Amino acid sequence: MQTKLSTQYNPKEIEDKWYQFWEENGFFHSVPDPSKEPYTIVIPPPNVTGVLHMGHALNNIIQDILIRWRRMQGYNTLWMPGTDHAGIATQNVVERELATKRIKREQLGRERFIEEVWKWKNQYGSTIIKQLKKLGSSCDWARERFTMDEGLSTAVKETFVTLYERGLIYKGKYIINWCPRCRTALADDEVEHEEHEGHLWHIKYPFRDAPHLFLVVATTRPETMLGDIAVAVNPKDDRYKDMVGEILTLPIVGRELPIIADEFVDPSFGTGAVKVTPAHDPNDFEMGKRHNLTPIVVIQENGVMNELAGDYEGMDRFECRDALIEELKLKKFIEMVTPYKHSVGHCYRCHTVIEPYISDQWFVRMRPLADAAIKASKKKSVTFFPERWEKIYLSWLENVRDWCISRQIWWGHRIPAWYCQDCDAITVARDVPTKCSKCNSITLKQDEDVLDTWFSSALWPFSTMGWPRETPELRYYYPTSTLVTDRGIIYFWVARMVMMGLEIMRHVPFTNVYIHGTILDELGRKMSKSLGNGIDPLVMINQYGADAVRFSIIVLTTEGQDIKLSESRFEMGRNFTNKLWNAARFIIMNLEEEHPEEIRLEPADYQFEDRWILSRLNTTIKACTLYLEQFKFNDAAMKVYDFTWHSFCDWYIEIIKTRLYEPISYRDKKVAQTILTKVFGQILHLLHPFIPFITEELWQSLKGVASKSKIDIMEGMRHEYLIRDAWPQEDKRYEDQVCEENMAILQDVIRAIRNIRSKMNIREKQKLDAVISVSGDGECGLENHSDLLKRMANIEHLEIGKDLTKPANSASEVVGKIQAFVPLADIIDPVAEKERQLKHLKQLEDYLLVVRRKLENKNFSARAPAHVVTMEQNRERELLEQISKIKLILNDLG
RNA sequence: GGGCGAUUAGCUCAAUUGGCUAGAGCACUUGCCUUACAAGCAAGGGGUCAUAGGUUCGAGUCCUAUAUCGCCCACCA
Repeated sequence: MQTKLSTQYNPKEIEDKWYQFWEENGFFHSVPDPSKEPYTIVIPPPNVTGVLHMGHALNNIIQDILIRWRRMQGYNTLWMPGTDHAGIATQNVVERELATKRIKREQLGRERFIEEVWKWKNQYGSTIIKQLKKLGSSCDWARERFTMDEGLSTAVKETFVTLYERGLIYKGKYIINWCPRCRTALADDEVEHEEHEGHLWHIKYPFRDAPHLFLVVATTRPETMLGDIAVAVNPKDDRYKDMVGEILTLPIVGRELPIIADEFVDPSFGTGAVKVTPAHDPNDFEMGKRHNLTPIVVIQENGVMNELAGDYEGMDRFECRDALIEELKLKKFIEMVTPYKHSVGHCYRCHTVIEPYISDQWFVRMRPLADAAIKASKKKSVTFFPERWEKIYLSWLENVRDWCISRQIWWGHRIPAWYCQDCDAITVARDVPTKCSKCNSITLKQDEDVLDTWFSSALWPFSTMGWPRETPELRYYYPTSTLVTDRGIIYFWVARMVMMGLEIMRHVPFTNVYIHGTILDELGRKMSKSLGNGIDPLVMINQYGADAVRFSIIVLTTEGQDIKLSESRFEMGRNFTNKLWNAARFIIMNLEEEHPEEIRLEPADYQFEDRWILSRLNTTIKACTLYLEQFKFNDAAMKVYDFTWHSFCDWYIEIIKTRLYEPISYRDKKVAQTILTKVFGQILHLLHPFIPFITEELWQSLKGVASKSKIDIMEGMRHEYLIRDAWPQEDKRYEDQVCEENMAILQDVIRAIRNIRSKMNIREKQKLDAVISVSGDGECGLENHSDLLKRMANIEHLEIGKDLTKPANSASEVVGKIQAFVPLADIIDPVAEKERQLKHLKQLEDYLLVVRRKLENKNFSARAPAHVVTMEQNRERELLEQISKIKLILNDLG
C-alpha cells in the first residue's frame, strides 16, 4: 500500500482497485453457517433494461450501508442481487430495436422473438449491475439471479399451480384495463390516472314511441355510445322513476335501449341518466351483469372501431369520437357541451390511454391472501419504517380487488395451462402435460399468455434462495431481515411479497421494511427523462467519487423525507473525503520514526486532551450505532462527520501538534501518536459503511505506517481488511463527562480570546498576554490547562486566578463564570470595545427578561418540575453575575 | 371526494417526542497561501419556527381551523 499521499484525494485511483479486491477475495460472498446469525437483504431487482438513476443510487446506498455495518458487527450478511425481466418494458425495448431494422415481432414469430430478447439481455442486461458496482454495492454477485432464470421459472410455475390447486387462481371473462398499444391487459395498479381537461357531452336520446321527446345522458367518451344497450336512472329519482321500462332509440345507430333502474346512478351528477355500455366501462359492466344485459363490443383490441360501429368501422377510437360528435351536432342530438376535468387512465409503460375491455384473463383471488397480509403487519411480523407507510399498505390490502395476472405479450413466464382441443377442458400442470386431464385427448395447446412481471417479483425473497427445492439457503436466510425500497412499489411489490411469502412459505418474507424518500430536482419536481432534469449518478461518481456521492446523499436523507437534489450538493461529500484524506496524511507524516520503540499505554500517560477525545469517540460510537439501528442514516453519518471534523481535526490534532513537534518526552510523543492513530482508526471503521473506498484505502496505509512505528492498532480487530473488521464498541471506561465539560469551557475561553484578536484586528501570529479571572465559586481547573490555553490562543504570558482585577487598557470577554482580559495598551480601540460590550450586555439583559418572566409567574414555580425551576433560578443568578461584570467593564471603559 | 407529507436562516434540511439562548451544510462578512487540508483555517452576521385560535407553568414540538405546495388513493358517467 502506498504511504505517500497526494495533497488532494483522487477517488479514481482507488475505487475500482478496492472493489475488485473485495470481490475477488470473496468478501461479499456468504454461505449458510448456523453458528452465526444471518443478516439478509434481497435487492429490489432493477429492470434488465434499467440504467442507474438517483433513485437506484439512494436505494442501494442504504442497503450497502446496512450490509456493511452488519457485516462488521459480525453477522453473516447476504445481499442477494439480481435483475427483473420486466415483461412489457423489455419487450418494448427489443421491439423498438427491431423496428430500426424494419422488423416487426409478428414477422419473427414468438420463438425467434424471444431469442432476440435473450440476445439483447445477454448483451445489455448487465449495464445496471456494472453501475451498482461503481457505487460500491457489496452484493453477493456469485448468487446473482434473474427472474427468468430456470430456477425462478420453476418457482413461478410451482406457485401458479399451487395457487390454482388451492382455488386462489381462476380464469374468467371480465372487464380489465387494456392498453391498445401494448395490446395486453394491465392490473389495476399498472394504470396511472391523470387529470385531464375534457368535455362532458350531453346527448339527447329520443323516446321510441315519442321521438320528439328526449332523455339526455352525459358522457366523457361519446364513442362508446355505439355499444350502448340501455340507459340507467336511479330508482329513487322522481324525475325518471316513472320512465323505467320505457324504450329509447340510440341516436345514429337506431338500437332500442330500455331504461333501467340501478342504485349505482347518482341523481345529482350530470342529468341523472347514464348510458350503459358494459363492454367498455367497468361500472357499466357490473350494471350489465346485474340486469342480464349482453355487452356489445365496438372497440377492438388495437383501439380501432369494429364492424358493429357501422360507418365508423376502421376508425381509431379518438378519431371516431370527433367524427361522431360532428354527426351528432349535425343531427342536433347534442344538447350541450361543458368543459369537464376528470381523470383518465394511462398505461404505466407507454402512457397510452387505457381502454376498459372485456376479455378472458387469469386472476388471483386476493381477499384471503390480503387478509393474511393484514394480520401479519398488525401483529408486527412486518414493521414499516417510517411507520406511516403501514397505513398505506393496509388501506390497499383492505380494498384490494382480484389481481389480473395474464398479459398478452411474449416476453415473460408462460402460463402453465393447457387447453384440450377436443373437450375444452383446462389442464394446469407443473410439467408439460401429455394428455388432457379430463378426456385424455393428446391434442393440447398451451395458453398463449404470460404472467404479470410482478407475479415473479412477488416470489423474489424465496425464489432466489432455491425454492421450491429445500435448500440450506432457504432454511438459513429466509425470512430476510430488511427490505429497502421506495413508496412507489408498496402495492406492486411489498404487499405482494408479503402475501406470497405467507401463502407459499407460511412466513413473512422480511421483518422490517424501510421506505426511503424520493429524489427530486432542486425545484422539487420528480426527475424524469422527459423533463431532462435528472442528475446522472455515474457522472457524479466520475466527478466527485463514489464515496462523496454516497455520503452527500445519505446526509440529505432524513427519515423517509423526499430529497431535493442539485449537483452542488455533492461538494459536501467531496470536501469531507478530502478532509479525511488530509487528516490521514497528517497522521502518517507524523508517525514515521527511525528507531521506534514499542510502548504500553498506562492510564497515567493520558493527557487531558487524550481523555477528552477518547470520551468523545465513545459517545460517537454509541450514537452512531444507535442511529443505525433506528434507520436514521443521516444522523449516524452526521455524528461521525461532526466528530471527525470538529472534534478530532479542529481540536485534537491542533492541540497535540506541539507534543509531536516539540515533545516534552519521547514517551509523551508516543502516547499522542498512539491515541491519534487509534482514534483515527476507529473513525475509519465508523465511516466505512458510508464511504467504503477511502476508508479501506486509508486504513491500509495507516496500518502499514503504524506497524513500522511500532504502534499497535490491531488490538481487538478481527480482520486485516476494514470491510471484514469489527464494528467499534462503546467502552464505558472512556466515558468522562467532567473532562468533556471542562474542555467545552476551555474551548469557550479560547474562542473568546480569538474573538478579541479578530475584533481588534490583531494578527494571529502576534503573541498576546492574557489574564483569566474565575469568579469565586468557579471550579474548572483552568490553571491545569494553561499550556493548552496558551498554545491554542497564542498567548505569551498567562495569568489565571480567582477574582482578578481587570488590567488597564484591556479588551475583555465574559464567558460564564470566567472573564478573559487581554491587555492591549495603545492597540485597543476603546470605541469598538465599548460597542462590543454594550452589545453583549443587551443580549444578556434580553435573556434575563425571558428568564425573569418565567420565574415571576407563580404557576411556574408551583407546577413546573423542581429541576426546571432550579435551572431557571441558577440561570438568573448567572446572568446577573455576568451582567454586573460587564457593567464594571463598561465603567472602566468610561 | 378521501388520505398522507411539507411549510424553521438567502438556499437545502435538522431539532433526541413539551423544558438550557432553535442547530448543521451551502451561501454571506472579516482576517489568514500558519510546513495535513484554500475542496482549507480562525472569528463573525443572519430566524415573530406559514397564519389564526386553543391546551399548558411552559409550544417549533400537542389540539382545531385556514392558506400554499407536493404525493397517493377513489367506479361518479
